[in-house]
Amino acid sequence: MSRYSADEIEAKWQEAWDKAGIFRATRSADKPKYYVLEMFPYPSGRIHMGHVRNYTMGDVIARYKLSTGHNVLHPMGWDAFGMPAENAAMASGGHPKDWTYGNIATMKDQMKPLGLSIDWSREFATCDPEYYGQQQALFLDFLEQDLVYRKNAVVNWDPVDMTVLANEQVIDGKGWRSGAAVERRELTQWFFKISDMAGELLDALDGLENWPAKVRLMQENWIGKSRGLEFSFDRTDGEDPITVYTTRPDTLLGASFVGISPDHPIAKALEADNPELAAFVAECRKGGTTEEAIETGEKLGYDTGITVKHPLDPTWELPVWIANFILMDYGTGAIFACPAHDQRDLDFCRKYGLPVVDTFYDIDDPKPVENEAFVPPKTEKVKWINHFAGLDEATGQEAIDATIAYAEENGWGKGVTNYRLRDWGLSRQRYWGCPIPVVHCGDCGVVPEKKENLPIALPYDEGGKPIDFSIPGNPLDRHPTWRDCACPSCGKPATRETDTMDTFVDSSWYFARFTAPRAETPTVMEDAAYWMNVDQYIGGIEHAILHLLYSRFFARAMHICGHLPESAIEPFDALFTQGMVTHAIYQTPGANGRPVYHYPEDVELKDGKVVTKDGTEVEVIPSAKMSKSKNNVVDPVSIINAFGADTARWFVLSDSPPERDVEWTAAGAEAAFKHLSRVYRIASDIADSDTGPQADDNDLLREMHKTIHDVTGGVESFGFNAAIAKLYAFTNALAKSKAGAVAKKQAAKALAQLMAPMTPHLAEEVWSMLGGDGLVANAPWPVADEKMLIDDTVTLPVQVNGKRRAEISVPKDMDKAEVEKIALSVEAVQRALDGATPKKVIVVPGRIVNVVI
RNA sequence: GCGGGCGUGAUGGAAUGGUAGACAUACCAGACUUAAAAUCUGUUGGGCCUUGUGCCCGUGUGGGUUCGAGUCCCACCGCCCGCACCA
Repeated sequence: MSRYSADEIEAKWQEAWDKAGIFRATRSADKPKYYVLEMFPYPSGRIHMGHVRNYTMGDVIARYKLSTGHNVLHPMGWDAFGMPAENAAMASGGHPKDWTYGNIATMKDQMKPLGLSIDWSREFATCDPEYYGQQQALFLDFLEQDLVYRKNAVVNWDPVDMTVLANEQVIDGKGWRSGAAVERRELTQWFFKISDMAGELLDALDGLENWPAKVRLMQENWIGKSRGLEFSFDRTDGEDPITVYTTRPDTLLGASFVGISPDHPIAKALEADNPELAAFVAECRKGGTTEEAIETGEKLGYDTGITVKHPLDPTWELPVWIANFILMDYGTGAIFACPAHDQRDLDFCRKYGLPVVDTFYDIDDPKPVENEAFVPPKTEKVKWINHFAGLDEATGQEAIDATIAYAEENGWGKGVTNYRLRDWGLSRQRYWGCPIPVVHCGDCGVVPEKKENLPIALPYDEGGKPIDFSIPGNPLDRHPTWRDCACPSCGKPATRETDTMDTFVDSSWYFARFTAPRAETPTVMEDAAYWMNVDQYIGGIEHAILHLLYSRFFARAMHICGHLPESAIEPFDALFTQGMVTHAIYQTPGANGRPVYHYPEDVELKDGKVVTKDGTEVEVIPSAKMSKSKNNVVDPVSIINAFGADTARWFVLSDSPPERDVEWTAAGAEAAFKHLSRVYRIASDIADSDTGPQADDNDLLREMHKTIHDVTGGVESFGFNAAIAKLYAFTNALAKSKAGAVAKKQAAKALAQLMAPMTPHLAEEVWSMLGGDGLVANAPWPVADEKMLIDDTVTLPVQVNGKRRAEISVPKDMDKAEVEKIALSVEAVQRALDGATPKKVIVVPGRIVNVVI
């Protein structure tokens, strides 16, 4: 008897699959299509366990669908543009292009041994000019359809390095390299008009039934539809009125002040001749651009000295303040503050000594607001103190509606639907991205490049020398010749746009490109119509909002430009978000108070304690995200070398539900390997022996059919860990079974088939060992015999007042009255009743009996 | 700060509102072995006693709905994800 040798088996079957070409996707009318896609990787340099988990899940689905008679498309590519390539060039020389393609080659070599059922003939990287040239064509089409425009927007500006910083390069308000305090600065940038589609993107969420509810909810909140009132405050100095937007117009009588954004035109106008105010606004512009930084930062205000009249009472004057928490991008950039019913406004008013006016009270506990704003749900009835629309007791929502109606009737305001969703700024002042294909001409202005000039390719050198990435700023901007071009419109000398596109653009249509990856146009209609939509999309929850929302926008925009059929405007039919792979961190206290991190292989278990080689006790932090800096990364390559790909695949599927994080443990990986070795051993024993005691055939086959049923259900519902638990149980049953050789062979073949999506190499080996026909990858998925799933008798727990007191065994379809009689006759039940008469007996057929006394 | 999620034995986890802890790890005990490894078998949520088809407690904490709650509702605590230039 031979031993399980993953090395030999895996190489052998990968070659067999290649030779048979079974993973190559081709259009055909005779089978239903199935498109399964995992979010493509960023080529960081090495694959990690998260990749293994993500792609194994997709592979399980792909292989399962292949064996249920589908024409499967399962492609792979590389999300290859982005900052790390430039950072690497900055840190250690070299070129982003070389670094990226080198990483892709390495990672592909690392992925291949996993035995994924990928159609590699469709592979591409987003930094291939063939890909980003088509992306430039899309941009030009979007421009023509008025889906892109230019406007000013703020960026993080490092005043020392004189460069734009990404949010992650701003640490505590300071530039990551220079350490200088970051400022917010305006630049003219390109925007996709995603906000025009806000309502549509919101409404269409309802149709995404196979998306996790939490993702739909997150998108809904992100789009942030609100109904509010837009109206103006007249200025007492007679200047133009200040228009505000509010979602709580019902609290207008609780107004304390009018607040404007530091970027509001009024603030900008005042800056010119008020140095103190200018200094305040400059202070407001310090720090990063993230919403988090703005929301958590100290709330600052400045009294402009301007006053306005309350729209309901011309004698009531309100001061106008500049406040740093008011965003110019949302609403009109101006608000009125009602401190009694908004905690942020209240804190602000207490800080600056502004009045607090109550407008409604809790019905049961009417009392004025002190230091805690009264903010009940809008659906809760409250007691109005004095409402201009004549309300006494009403919910917030009723009051809002009444107020809008009142304002519209009286002509001083109008109901407005607003969205929190902002337009998508796509300009990046960086080298390693897709160049934006427009030209700036002194005479013609901004001119789109001609499609025949695409791709506008990135330059590799500058003036014959390698580009120097150690200088801060955009190399395209300072390149000696790359900018120079002829105006596509008038032919005069002009300059290219030097901004490149946000990498989210690259990932917003790659799924469509996979349907025709070598085409001379972004997509080919017949291919897109055949393969789209993605039937199952799999990726991390961290992409719940931006990537997925941008992709939904892009699919719509591509449809408008004729690059996708209307049926593909929601590109992902089903979405699954998987958890991370985590690993314990082993740390000991270091000399400077900072922890010292130890590699898993450098610690050992001794007398129930984890210690380093020299015996120091180690603190174990479980379930931490794998991170190179914490030394808790497990390299899939070493796992594959030690145990084989099937073990790695089996483990990442087995130990946790797929949507949750899974903790990598060495013990778990070893256990997976042991189990696969056991399956191999059991199967080869069965293959070798064709005689043996004959009994219990039916028990084993019954078990087999139950396992087929449960595993099929598990695979279809992403219950991989539960499916694997059933496979463990079935393996145990098979090992102990006294059934005859024929039945055992049948059961072992079923086991091979059921394991095939998860451990495809071992499954092929077992299948062929047992004389299976052809490749197990091609074999039709087994179908459970319904008749074998039903037991004739069922065991019912009997509860007394919800506590389990006994168990009865009854025929599965015995009627309720009979079950009740038997349950009550059980001695343990009688003892629990202790003479009491049952008030009620609940019999749930096939489930439970509950006697209530 | 705002939005979303998660929390069950020593550990990973299972459980259409219906027997909490399936399956696995770890530990312990046994078989095989000169020994070890490998393999096989068995035990294991906590407590109590009268050792039973026994009783009590038990799914982050505190309340609630229900004949019945890990599951549904409310509040709190802790951790994780996202916050528009990380991918």
